[in-house]
Amino acid sequence: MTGTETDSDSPAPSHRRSDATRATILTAARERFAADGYERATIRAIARDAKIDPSMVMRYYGNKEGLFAAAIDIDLRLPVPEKVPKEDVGRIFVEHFVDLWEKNEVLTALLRVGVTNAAGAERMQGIFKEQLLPVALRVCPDPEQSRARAALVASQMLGMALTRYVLRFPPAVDLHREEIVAWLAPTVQRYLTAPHPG
Amino acid sequence: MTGTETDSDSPAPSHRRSDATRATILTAARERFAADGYERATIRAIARDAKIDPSMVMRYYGNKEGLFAAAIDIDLRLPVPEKVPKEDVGRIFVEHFVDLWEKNEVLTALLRVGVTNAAGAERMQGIFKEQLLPVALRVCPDPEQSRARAALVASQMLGMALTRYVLRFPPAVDLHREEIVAWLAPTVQRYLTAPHPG
DNA sequence: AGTGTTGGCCAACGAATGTTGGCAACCTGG
DNA sequence: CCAGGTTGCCAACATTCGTTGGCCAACACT
Repeated sequence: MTGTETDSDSPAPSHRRSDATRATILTAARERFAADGYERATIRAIARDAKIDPSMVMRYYGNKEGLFAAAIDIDLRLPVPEKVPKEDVGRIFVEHFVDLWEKNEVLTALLRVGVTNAAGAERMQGIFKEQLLPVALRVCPDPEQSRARAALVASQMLGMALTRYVLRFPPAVDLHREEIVAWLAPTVQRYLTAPHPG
Repeated sequence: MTGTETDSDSPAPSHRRSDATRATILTAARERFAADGYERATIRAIARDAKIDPSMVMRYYGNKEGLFAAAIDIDLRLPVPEKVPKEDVGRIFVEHFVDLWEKNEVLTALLRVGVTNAAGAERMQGIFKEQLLPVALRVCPDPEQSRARAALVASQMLGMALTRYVLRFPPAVDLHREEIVAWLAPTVQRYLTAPHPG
């Protein structure tokens, strides 16, 4: 139904003249999704940012959902737990996540969209299940608890991202990187490795 | 500009025939905002739920923002910190918040709207500043740090609400009330009362 | 009874959105 | 040089949205 099926992932790079346009669209889309969420990030606004016609977005990405899927492609690149000292895993994780959030707006875009769009929420569930959960399974003392422990870690990391980058609570925005790490690292460390409380 | 100015907050209750309709609209609005967020919660859908005409919503609440303001009126009723033992403040807070989230959907609505709507985000900042911050100021050992400590508490509580009630990560949904309290209470306790780390 | 007020619905407007098809300009390979 | 595909824009579509104004019935008060 989408019509022209482009060989977007052919082994040879196959430079097209439109590759630059495609990339520009994706960048603009990421910024808009991060700033406005799914509904308010209109194709027309994204096209305006990319200085092209809205119909180009449709031709290259099929529809709005396809554009979102192409724009939000996330690899958390979580550290390998076996290679870090067990008592530092909390700090390393928090540092890694803070760097991820600060570096680019893809995660902010995903968070904003995940809250209002079902597809976005499913994407977040997928990232959680396929990237955070396996790592937690290798860190936690009891595999049975790793699902809950990973959820706790996600709640704290996403909560900080929410208050700091989306809701922009002033005290959360004012926190320095080192403060966030100093406060959150023990929390994550406990969620991952401490014995079950109560 | 809104025209008919109703005496909505007159000292006498002044029962109007339309009070039931007004309440029905607010209930439907809360449900829709909680389920769909600001943009996708259309006035038409809310009116359909309330079994009245969309124009009634406009007449009673002026416009969509007015409806939102009327629907999301939140008093966290946080416990008075002087009345609870200092070592239990974390547990009491977590229990209180979990009960709040479970009891009604107003907080879910506010969270969903706060992420995509500027007015919603400002409302959340206001609730944080006027309800959580003053309490933190009375609990924290050092008043200078109370802003940061309150932000940390908010990040953990909102993060759990986000993963559990909005994104619905399965492991977060499966957590029992007692588990949440057991895991989060020490975190909140530390954020509020422990000495500054690092 | 009669008069003004309130509660409610219907129909419509203007704007914005995702999406589509057609058409001109450009490049590319023979 | 020229045919075929690619890139891009323009104009339009159907739909949906928030919002408005008019109309009618039910009520309240004197």
